[in-house]
Amino acid sequence: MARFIDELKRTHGCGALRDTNVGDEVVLFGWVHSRRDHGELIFIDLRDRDGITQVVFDPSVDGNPFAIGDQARGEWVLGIRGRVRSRGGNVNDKLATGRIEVLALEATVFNRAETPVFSIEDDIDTSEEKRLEHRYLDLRRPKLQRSLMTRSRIYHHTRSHFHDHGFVEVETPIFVKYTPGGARNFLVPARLNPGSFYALAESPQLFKQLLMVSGFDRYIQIVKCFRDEDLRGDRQPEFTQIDVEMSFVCQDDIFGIIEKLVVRLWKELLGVDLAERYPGGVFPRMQFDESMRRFGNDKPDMRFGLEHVDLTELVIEHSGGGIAMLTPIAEKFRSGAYRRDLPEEIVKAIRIPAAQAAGMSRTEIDRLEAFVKQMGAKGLARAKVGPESTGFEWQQSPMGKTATKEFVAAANAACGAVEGDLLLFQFGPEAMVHTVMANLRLHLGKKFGLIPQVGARSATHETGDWNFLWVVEPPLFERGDEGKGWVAAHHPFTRPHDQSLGHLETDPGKVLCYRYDLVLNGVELGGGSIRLHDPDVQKRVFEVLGIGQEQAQEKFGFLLQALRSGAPPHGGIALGLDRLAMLLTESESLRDVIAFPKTGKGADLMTGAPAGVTAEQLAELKVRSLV
RNA sequence: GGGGUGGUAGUUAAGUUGGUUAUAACGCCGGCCUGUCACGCCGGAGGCCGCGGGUUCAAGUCCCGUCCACCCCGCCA
Repeated sequence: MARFIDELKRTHGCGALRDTNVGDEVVLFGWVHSRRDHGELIFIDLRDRDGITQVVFDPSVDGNPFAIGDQARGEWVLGIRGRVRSRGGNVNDKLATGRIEVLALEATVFNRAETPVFSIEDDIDTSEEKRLEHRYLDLRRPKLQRSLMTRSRIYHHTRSHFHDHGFVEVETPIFVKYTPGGARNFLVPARLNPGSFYALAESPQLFKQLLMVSGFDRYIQIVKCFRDEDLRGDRQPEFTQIDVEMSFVCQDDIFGIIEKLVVRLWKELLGVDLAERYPGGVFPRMQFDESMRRFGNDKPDMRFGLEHVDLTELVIEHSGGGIAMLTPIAEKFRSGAYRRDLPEEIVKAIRIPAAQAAGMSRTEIDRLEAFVKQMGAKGLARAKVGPESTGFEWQQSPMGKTATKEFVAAANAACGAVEGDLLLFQFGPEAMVHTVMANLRLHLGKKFGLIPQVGARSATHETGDWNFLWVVEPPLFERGDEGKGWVAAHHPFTRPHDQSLGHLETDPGKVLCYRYDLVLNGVELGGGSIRLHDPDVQKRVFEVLGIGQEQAQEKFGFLLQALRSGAPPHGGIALGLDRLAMLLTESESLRDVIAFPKTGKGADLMTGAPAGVTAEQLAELKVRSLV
């Protein structure tokens, strides 16, 4: 073995050799991907992160390497010295190296391998559980290797981009003081201070603002963040953000630097010129309000239609349109119990065009109803639009029996409905209707094949299916639990719009702010805000939130003091690097772009974390377990 | 916290109204094979049917509980 490695150095990766190398003597190191034994001739596909090369073992050339080829099994680690030769007519078009092969002249076994629990190939159909238990094997798969290498290039281009633009990279603490509000923190007992705890930072938010106060002007950090919340396919308890903050900037300045980063990443990693679709590399913007109205959420996937139609005004106008379930809602608006500019309950519809509606059975629509009930819907009202001769009446619909002709006509017009179309309705509390209808729209989009599937990359690039959008100007405040009081929709240091300042005391729900989210194909890539650096306005915001001077001091004292010590106007943004990597590699899950991810319960199936600790360890920390 | 789907050889799956020896493919082991590349041919081994309880003459199958994974709501930027 010493001869390999010490004397025989690797000359090529397993994906490197071509026609032009024929005749060269090479040294390859790699894993046995597959082995084909013809008795007096053995082929081994040798694999490393670079690719696959066919190695031939021929006893008539040399019996020693042949003996190794004969013993070798899947995933053994081999070293090969050999000569590149042409395959002649036996070309394999599936391999980049398929025109050549390496005739083994000398070979060594670095390591034998137990039979792997699953085969190391792309598109293997192995449960995620097994893959996570044997992650080191899973990570040998070419797709995951490519994804992690792409991720590495994201780090590189991101750092390079920001350094080119004069940003300073600063590390901020991971162990921080717990601050209430926002995401739940992980806690770490402080042994040197019994009874006290650190929190793991959910983001470097406060520190990056302090860095602006210190005069660093332009800050960048690629940073791990920690949130102890329930997980999803696109959420991990520890995740990575590209964290940015800038001084003396407005919203457009932030957008500009991020757009340039994104354009660069797409160019460098995918060879896609986003400027072709977005002239000047400027992404479109949409008001938060419009996004909610048309799509029901703040991260619209605009690659397909099926937009929402808000029928609330029509329902009010027609006093419920003769439909029993809608009449009480209309009445509440009429009586003034509900506000029309900030409605408590709304009525929305989605129109399914006749072409798709024709293929939907009663059972299928019932399944849709079950789907929306999972999300808090009481049911799923529906109506099939009849022929023109009937005045496009609503058929196969309980509502159709009592609805007034005028209301049906007006609703059809609003939806653009014609004969054969299917209308699906949802009404009730605004948040529920939005959630239900947003998810229903996505569900239908997938069902009807309107959303390009992952993996159809080459096709979608040409048709421009990288759909970027800035969602801007959301409200600063949301109603608190059970509609009582107001809470900050983002965080309380977001700057309100100047035009909104007048509403601050009188009508907080109407205050908009300089907050923004970058959305790509229905995925929230990141978000940020222009911060509030004016102590007077800050005080008024706290008052709306019911936070008194003392309380503010207690919670955010050091930041408030810093903001009074010469704070420049500033703002920033954080992009989810994992999600970015997921989209750039067209992976289906965040877990596929994180080397060692955790399950939905936050477990690492390979190491067994989290795990219990001894009573002694707890005692040293002065912590007692209740379990 | 709530809802859904799933758990059967190493892996992926099938398994009928509950019935005798639990199937298949791939992988693995042995043998044969000089142009394969999803190599081929012959033979073989391999199972706490997630775990615990119950019903029954009899449970992979029915019932209850529980654990794990994935998806969705709540939660979370």
